[in-house]
Amino acid sequence: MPDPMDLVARRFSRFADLPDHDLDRLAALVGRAEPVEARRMVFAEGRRCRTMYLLVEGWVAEHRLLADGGRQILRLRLPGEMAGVECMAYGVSLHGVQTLTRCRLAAIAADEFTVLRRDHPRIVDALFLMGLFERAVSSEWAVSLGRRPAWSRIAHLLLELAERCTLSGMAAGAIPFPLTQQDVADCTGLTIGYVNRVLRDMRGRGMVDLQPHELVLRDADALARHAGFRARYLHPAPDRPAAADRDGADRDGAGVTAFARC
Amino acid sequence: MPDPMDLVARRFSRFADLPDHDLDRLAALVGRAEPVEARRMVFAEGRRCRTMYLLVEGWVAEHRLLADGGRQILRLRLPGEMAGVECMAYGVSLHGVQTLTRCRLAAIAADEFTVLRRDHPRIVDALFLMGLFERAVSSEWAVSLGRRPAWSRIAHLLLELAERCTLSGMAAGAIPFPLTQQDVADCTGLTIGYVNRVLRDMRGRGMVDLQPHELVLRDADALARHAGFRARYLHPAPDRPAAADRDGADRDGAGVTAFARC
DNA sequence: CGGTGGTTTGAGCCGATTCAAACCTTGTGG
DNA sequence: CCACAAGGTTTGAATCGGCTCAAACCACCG
Repeated sequence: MPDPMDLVARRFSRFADLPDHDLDRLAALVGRAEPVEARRMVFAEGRRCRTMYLLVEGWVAEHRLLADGGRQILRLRLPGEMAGVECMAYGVSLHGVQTLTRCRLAAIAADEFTVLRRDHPRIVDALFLMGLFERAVSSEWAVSLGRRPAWSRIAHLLLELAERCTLSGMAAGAIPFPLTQQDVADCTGLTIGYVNRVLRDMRGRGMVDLQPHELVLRDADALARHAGFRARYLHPAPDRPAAADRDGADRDGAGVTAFARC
Repeated sequence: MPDPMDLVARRFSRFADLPDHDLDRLAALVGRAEPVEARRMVFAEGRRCRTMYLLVEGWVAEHRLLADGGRQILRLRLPGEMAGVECMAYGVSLHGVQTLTRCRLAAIAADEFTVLRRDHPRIVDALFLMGLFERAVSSEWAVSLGRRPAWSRIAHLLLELAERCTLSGMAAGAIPFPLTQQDVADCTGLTIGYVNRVLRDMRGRGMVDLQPHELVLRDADALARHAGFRARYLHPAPDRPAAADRDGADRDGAGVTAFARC
């Protein structure tokens, strides 16, 4: 179980090279994080609010509740990610934020964010790129919700979470998995009954083994193949100063010239 | 038909107060935008790329293509919005970008963006908040895709587009509507046949009238009521210096204290 | 005029839902 | 250490919303 500060620093560093000055600031945030029990609302949707949260430890879900009792989970956040950022643009929470496990969260008020912007531009750069990463993940979820059959939706969710856990060093063979089947249903736009059937099928084929609080992918390749999963969207490659990954002949297509029909 | 630069300036100004210095920079971008025909790919997904685009005029769609021939439109962009920003974090386009109408697009290479970041921080602030706005819209789409019946999905799409057009001054009673029914299906995760049926039903109830290139909402209220549409997510309220919209007694809930069970 | 791209319609079907009940597990208090 | 509650999982049978596929229709355009 890695140190929380390591997780946070590692995650931010995937998006920008942070000088010690910025890392210290992050460490200060991590230091003041407060614990929250599992399965609590951090805030409900529609709440007036100018605060966002840095998730230091644990998992949280951002979701919307519908009039008919339905629920759609919009995204899952792992340590090192921000939750409730939308408040900065709306002054209201557009969705609820709930903990899935026991967590530690550092609150960042709007005023403090303003100061952060001025004193720690590299952190803000990282936040900007993290925003793009999130958008890519949300897009992938939208593709699942709109165009993939139940089996693929669930496979994609499991593979994505496994990969994200692995990237942040939280996985050791088995992956921690605090979602209930109801949560999986609310992520994938399915019903709990059908989720159960699909999971049984995956288990029957020896591809996954989903215990109450942990997930084992017994044959991730087969799972990915059957579901058409490509992990590219989980691997941002920000333009680092020392990157130099362009191979000369590779024209970029900047500027607007001849475009293909359709 | 408003001036393109007005549209762009108006849109950016909804997110940040830009000094003339920044507005001039935007005007320079607008000035060099190049025209693209309708129904062309600006770039395909999987393309190596470090360029993003400012949409100056027209509509574009960002979408994903699936192996089975399916297609999911991830978002629609109207004048003043950016397209293909993800490239900045991935060096690859994760989705395709296609024009729906004749457009004008200004290409912004990664290097130029770096300079922009340094010389025009307010523009970058606006971009950050615009990113949050987009995320809110994407979240709303996810709710539709995951949890709303066909009728509501389509109603939400129409109402959202009408509102966005109105906000940017592009609507005059009727709303320009360059989407085909196939496009609507690809936005909502439905099939063209079913979209047609739902549209017929809406027309039959006297709620909407969808002509080839224009949309009239004859009874937007009834439509919104039936679909449970709330436009809040389309109205960001950034924390302007002169805002002062907090009414004293309104505590913010910053800090982590007692949280509701469940 | 013929072509092309978009719209409309029908009949049959299937993936996923609904609802209810039984079944497990885990934690709690007696 | 047992018994009970509570929350999560599993299963079945009936149903339905939305899909498939194919064909006709229509409007615009060169």
